[in-house]
Amino acid sequence: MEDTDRERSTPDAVKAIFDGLGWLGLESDAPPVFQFANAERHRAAVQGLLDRGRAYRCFMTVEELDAERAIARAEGRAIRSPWRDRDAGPGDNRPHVIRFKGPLEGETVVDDLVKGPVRFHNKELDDLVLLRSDGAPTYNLAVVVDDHDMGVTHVIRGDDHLNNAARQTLIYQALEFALPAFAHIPLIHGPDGAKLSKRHGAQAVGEFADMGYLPEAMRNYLARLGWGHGDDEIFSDEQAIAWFDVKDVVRAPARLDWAKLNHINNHYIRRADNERLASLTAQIHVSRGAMHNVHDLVRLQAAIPLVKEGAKTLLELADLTLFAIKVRPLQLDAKTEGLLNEETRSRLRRLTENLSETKDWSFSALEQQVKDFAAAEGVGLGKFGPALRGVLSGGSPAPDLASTLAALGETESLARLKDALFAGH
RNA sequence: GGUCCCUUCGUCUAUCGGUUAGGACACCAGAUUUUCAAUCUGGGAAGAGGGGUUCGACUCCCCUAGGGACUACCA
Repeated sequence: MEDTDRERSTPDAVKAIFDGLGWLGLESDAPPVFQFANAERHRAAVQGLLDRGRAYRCFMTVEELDAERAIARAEGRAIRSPWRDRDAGPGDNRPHVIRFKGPLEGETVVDDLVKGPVRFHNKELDDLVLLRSDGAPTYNLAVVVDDHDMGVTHVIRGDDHLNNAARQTLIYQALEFALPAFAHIPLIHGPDGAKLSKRHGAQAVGEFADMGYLPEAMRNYLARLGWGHGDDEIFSDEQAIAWFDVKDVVRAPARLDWAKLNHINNHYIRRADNERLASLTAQIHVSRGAMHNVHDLVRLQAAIPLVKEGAKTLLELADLTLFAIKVRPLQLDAKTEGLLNEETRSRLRRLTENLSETKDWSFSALEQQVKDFAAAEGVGLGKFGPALRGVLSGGSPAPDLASTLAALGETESLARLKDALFAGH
């Protein structure tokens, strides 16, 4: 894969790209800082072009260029420099750029692996700058020379480069380099159909991490965007690699759909290792100030398997596990306070006493015990369940009652109950 | 403006001339229900428009419309 931001990108931006790719699990062999592979090679290539009359020196000033551009655009044609056929003579050392001398007739065909053959009229292709007035090579020259020198056989990149492919093909031919295979894949658009900026794409990758998406979920979702393998929706990296063929890449740009991303992410959260989820979720709790000791994962880890089925992102997983990591005494929410009338209070006190004598604090035992208690009280679960949950969780969502008790553990559960039901009495 | 690309349910896609146009997400209804969810069952939903080619077109060709990219001494 080609990174085309090789010159303009700041070191920070480049680092962000690589951080993003690293998070995604898509490491690159390329060094994290781009430099022109070999400036001499670029200049030599241009000199060769100059010698063979396939490039020329252009002395147009910026003002002249702007004027010419305006005229060319008004006339609906590509820009042409008057220096194209005017030799300035070796003595002229005014600042100038080196432009490619493109053919005026015929057509250039880019045999794209995704789009098929794409034809361009040569007269529409302007004489692009090869070397700037300070001698620095431009992107279009640099990619051709670098890719050739590096033995690149396949150029797979975004659709936005399809036009460049024609210009680059011309340079390849003028340099007598073997043409690589081109494949231009569609861009990904935002949910509204507007484009998702390439420049900020890598930064966005980091944002997906912050939004609580798992890298393997992103990989699966992204792979499915603009490519399909029958009805397969969920697949492993290995399967994707085995199945992939550029020919199956869809031609049209796809829109990012958060709902589906969430669904895929939920799938991978369900399958993720609990310890890993606990550690990731703990980081979120800490960053929110809800947790101070990252290593105190016992209750968090107990809670995760109980709620992860309902979590679409790690952020949601944090919300769903908040009940487990709360620090006593819990602040009860208004709804719970409202539920705690005298009748309910005394009922929950009786339950607390029951639970205090329990020997078996396992889920199944607790489930039976809560059931038996309801029966003994002659009421349904609805009569005290919500209040019990509120007291145990402080109003945060929590799993079913027995699970919540089990996840909190005997000591914490009883302490929370006593805090709410016996304090001040 | 010019050049080029694209167009199947709301979204991602399957179909590679003959299908009741399939799946997934989302949505709607129902079931379940001690919170939030999850889960189960059922349902609605598409070939942009117009011309051709063909016995037959979502599939091939042309036009129109719409969307997008490019149009720098940026990449």
